[in-house]
Amino acid sequence: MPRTDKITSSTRRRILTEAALLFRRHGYRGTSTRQIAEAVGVKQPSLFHHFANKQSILEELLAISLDPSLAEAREAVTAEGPVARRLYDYVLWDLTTLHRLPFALSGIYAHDVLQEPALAPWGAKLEALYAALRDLIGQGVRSGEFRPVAPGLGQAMVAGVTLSHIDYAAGHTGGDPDELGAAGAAFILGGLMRDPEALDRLVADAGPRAGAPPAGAGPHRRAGGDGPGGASVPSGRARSA
Amino acid sequence: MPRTDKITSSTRRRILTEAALLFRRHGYRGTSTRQIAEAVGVKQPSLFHHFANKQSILEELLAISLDPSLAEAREAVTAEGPVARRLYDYVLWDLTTLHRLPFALSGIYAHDVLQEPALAPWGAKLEALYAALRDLIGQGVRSGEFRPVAPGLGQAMVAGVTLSHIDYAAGHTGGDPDELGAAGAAFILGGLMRDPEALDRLVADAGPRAGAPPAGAGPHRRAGGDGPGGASVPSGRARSA
DNA sequence: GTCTATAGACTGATAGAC
DNA sequence: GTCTATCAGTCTATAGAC
Repeated sequence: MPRTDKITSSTRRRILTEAALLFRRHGYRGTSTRQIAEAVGVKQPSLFHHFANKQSILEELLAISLDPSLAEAREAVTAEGPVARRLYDYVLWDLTTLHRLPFALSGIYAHDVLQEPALAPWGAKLEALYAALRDLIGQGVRSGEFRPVAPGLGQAMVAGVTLSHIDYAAGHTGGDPDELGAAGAAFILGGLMRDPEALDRLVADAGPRAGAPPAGAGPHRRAGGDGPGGASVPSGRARSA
Repeated sequence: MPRTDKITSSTRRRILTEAALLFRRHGYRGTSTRQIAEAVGVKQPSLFHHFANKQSILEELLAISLDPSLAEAREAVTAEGPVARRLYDYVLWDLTTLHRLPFALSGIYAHDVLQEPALAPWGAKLEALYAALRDLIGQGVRSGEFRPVAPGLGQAMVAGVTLSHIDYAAGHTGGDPDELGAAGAAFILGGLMRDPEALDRLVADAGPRAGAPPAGAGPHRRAGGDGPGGASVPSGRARSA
């Protein structure tokens, strides 16, 4: 079954793009269907030929971004290896992927929107993603890799950083997804991990950065030598397991 | 001129409390004045005896939380000492203070709400707070205390963690403000700092603020990156654009 | 200080011509 | 697939009695 119908209509695609931008700027509830229609260049009732209702626009944007993240997070919970490694890989993958999406998503993850009863299934999916993060953080605290922190608080902070990234991306086009993702992953793991040198090793193994031959498990931090600008990571990696 | 009128009426206070809770749950725009009135136990038009309009309720909540934070952040920018110390102290103070406030504030810092033209002055204040954070982060990157990161991205992540805290607090009453604040400050500085041992020292010295360091505490390098030179760490790897 | 009643504007969505 | 016209519901805020 071809699942390409979603993108057949160019108008449909434009609705998604413009709606995402408006949701970011004015919020989901603060954006009227008339505003969306005007941005697309049609009259308001024409929207309802492409989407059943306003909520369907939001739901399609949610499906694009949330479903893959949830699957990846769940995989990280049960995968093998140190939890710091698994969480780092997940966050790096998640942020890099989000930074590559062609939609401004920061308006659709507002806490209040996903709590609307009509969006309960999506709220449940986000809650499942958060539960996976709490699980990972709890693992790390128990194993001693992470500093002690309430898993719920750690999860909230990780989610906060993720949301800050999708908002930052929408306001700063042209950034390198790999670089942004690496910065976010380093921030989060640095915030959680007890041993910072172990973080350096995580980063070093994540992908060869230009001009910085890894000094192995060196005694001191590898004075990171990413050259000006260009440091790009081949996007092949990222998936654990 | 007594300025105590703000709290004289118990009803006025209850409006603030209930409105904050509803703003968190349904968002500012998703909360109707009828809902607020019902939560308070009066009819909708009675609200307008205590507040000129719905927006005034939001503005009073903003004033309570945003004004002090902005003042403190600006002070941190120009204060003396290592920037890691100043940022740590600011974040610790900010989070602890926010956790002590008797209002659920996470609904009023949604990006879209503060972008409303009618709230432009408050949007400008928040932007000024963010500018101070960018300044601090830039200082830390240049001095070598922080890992290289685009100041705008670092600021976004710090703000994201802060927002996650006020949301966490609203959902988990009874937590110790000092403990939560310390966890958040450690997370943020751990995410930013290059040398984790220096973070341990920050946390250990957290109590006395600016000027009364315990005498025998730090035999290690104490005056590291302070001063205009920023001579502490090799200053290579400037970040591109 | 709270109430009833209501104004005035905007909302999402539908009907039906082309 | 887009349009015009329009409905029915909801919103904030005001007027004025008590």
